[in-house]
Amino acid sequence: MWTYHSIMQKIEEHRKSLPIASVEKPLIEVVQKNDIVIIVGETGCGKTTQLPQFLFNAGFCREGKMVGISQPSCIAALTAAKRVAEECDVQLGQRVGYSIRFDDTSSSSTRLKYMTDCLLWREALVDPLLSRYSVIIVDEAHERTAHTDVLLAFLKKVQLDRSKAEIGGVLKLIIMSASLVDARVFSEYYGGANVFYVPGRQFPVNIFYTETDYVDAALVTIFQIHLEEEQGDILVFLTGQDETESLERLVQKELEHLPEDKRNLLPLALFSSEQQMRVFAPAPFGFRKVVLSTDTSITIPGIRYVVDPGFVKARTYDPSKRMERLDVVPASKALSLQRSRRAGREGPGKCYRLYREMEFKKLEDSTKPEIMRCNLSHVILQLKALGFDDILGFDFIDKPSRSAIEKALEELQLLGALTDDWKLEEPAGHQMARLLPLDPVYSRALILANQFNCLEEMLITVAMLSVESIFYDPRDKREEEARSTRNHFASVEGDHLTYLSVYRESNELLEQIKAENSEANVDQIMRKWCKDNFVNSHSLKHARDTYRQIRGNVENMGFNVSSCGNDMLEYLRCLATTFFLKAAQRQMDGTYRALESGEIVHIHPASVLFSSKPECVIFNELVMQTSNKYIKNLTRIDPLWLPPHHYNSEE
DNA sequence: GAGCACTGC
Repeated sequence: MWTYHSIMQKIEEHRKSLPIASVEKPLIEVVQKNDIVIIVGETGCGKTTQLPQFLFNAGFCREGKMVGISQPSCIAALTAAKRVAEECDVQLGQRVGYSIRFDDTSSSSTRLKYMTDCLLWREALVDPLLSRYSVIIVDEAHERTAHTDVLLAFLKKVQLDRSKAEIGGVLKLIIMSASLVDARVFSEYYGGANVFYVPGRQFPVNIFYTETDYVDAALVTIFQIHLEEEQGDILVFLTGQDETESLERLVQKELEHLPEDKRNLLPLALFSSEQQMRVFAPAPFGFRKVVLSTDTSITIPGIRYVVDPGFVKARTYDPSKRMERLDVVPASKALSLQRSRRAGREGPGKCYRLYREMEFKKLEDSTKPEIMRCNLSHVILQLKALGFDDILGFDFIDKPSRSAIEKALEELQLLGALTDDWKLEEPAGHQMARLLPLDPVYSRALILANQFNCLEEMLITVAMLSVESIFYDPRDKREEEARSTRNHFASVEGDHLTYLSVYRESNELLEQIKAENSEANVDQIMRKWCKDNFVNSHSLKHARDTYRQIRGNVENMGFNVSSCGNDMLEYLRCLATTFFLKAAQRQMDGTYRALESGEIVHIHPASVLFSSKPECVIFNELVMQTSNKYIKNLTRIDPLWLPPHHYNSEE
């Protein structure tokens, strides 16, 4: 029988068995003696859940001080906090809590606080000395998200400021990384900081190299494993939804050629967060699962074989054209290693790399830090708001190119966040920085909407644009039906007004049924409405949450949320004034020319304006993935609404 | 007449 006592005993045994348990004492000593410590430890060594408890026990939370642990994702913060609360035998939100967007369980008695790196960054805007913390742990720093990178630079300054200001005592800084290479980079960045190694716990994984075209090779390898190797599930890493789905079909087709008793192989295409449940469930008795997946943070149980074609889809940003693109590129050594290790979580495993060993040696050591390949305007606005004025001289770990920085500064200036000499514009610059979850251009939209008296409409628009795929992908069989339903919402003016009416119609229904139904019923009715209207209910809910959050933000800033009622002209002019950098004009041949970059673009077929081809539009997204470049989320405008001075060089 | 990986405020 499971008694309370036996459960706690089990937990204690588990804690003691973790590799990090054997180094508690020297680890705490290093932290006591040094203000900055870099910890290298592989996944599974226990650093995320144990170190904060060690620090608590060593007295780092005395006098109401906290230990803050930043994670790169919500799910990581949430699961770690839950686990630690369990181990400490406290209620979540008491001594141990987490804080993520839309969900904050921390309280005044929280001492160990898990959070996303974005939220820690956000906290810094309110309390630049992070005075409530005695220790900040930056976990998974090797992922090098843009937020981690600027956070690491910011924390360096906080440490200095705190010692100068003599406020809050010393801030201890612990950077945790699963990669040795990055640990060295961090150590150097912090002036030769101590590096502490925690032993890992990983079963051996044998690596095999083969050589052929990768989708074919993956298929061959899957069946080779299935027919010749011992039991254990297979994980195949692919680059996108199309690949996972087509390989799923190929596996299924191939299975038909096998004798009846060999057909016990179950292909599962895993794309993004969808269909996760199917993957977590063990395969039916006697079956082997083959999970066809893009890179994901979720841990799939039962995997003993990894098939790695060695490619990944990576985003790059071209500052000169202000354009994002997604390319299939070879994976880095670090990513390949991470993939192969998935085979050794539960026992010895095997990894099949579908290329030659020689090719492996030529791979990049690790993925380029995100900050080197993204639009910097968001990051720079935040840095400006935190008082870092000299962006070109900023102490980046890896410095983005001068032109990328200048392009972002220029964009912020055009959006009215910065003055001509790149100082923060008052009050607009600060206001835009405070609307933190938003891209600066969306913050700008809200500030202008306040002047155009259509803030209510723009809040909805921005919330809807901030979530992905409001409408279900019409790729499925109901395509025709989906299109005609979309027409029910479609506005002749464009996609923005279409989103507005989806939001409003769903909201009206929501208000109406809330009064008469229980919460569970409301959920059910809303899901049915979404299904009937081909709307993604998760996206819509996310849009509603976002709306609530940014509405709170603008109200806190003293804005009065007013609606333009039926006068949509004000709203349309506001769109044109905000998104003038993304305007496109129809040409003689029916294609469009993006006015800022000069790119030749086409209207994406999913837009409601696809067949009407208006003379001039503004757009929010430029997609570059095939031979054509497509603009998405567009609205028809009068070119005269665009700021005349910006485009006066046009004929 | 197309089709984009992951993560986050």
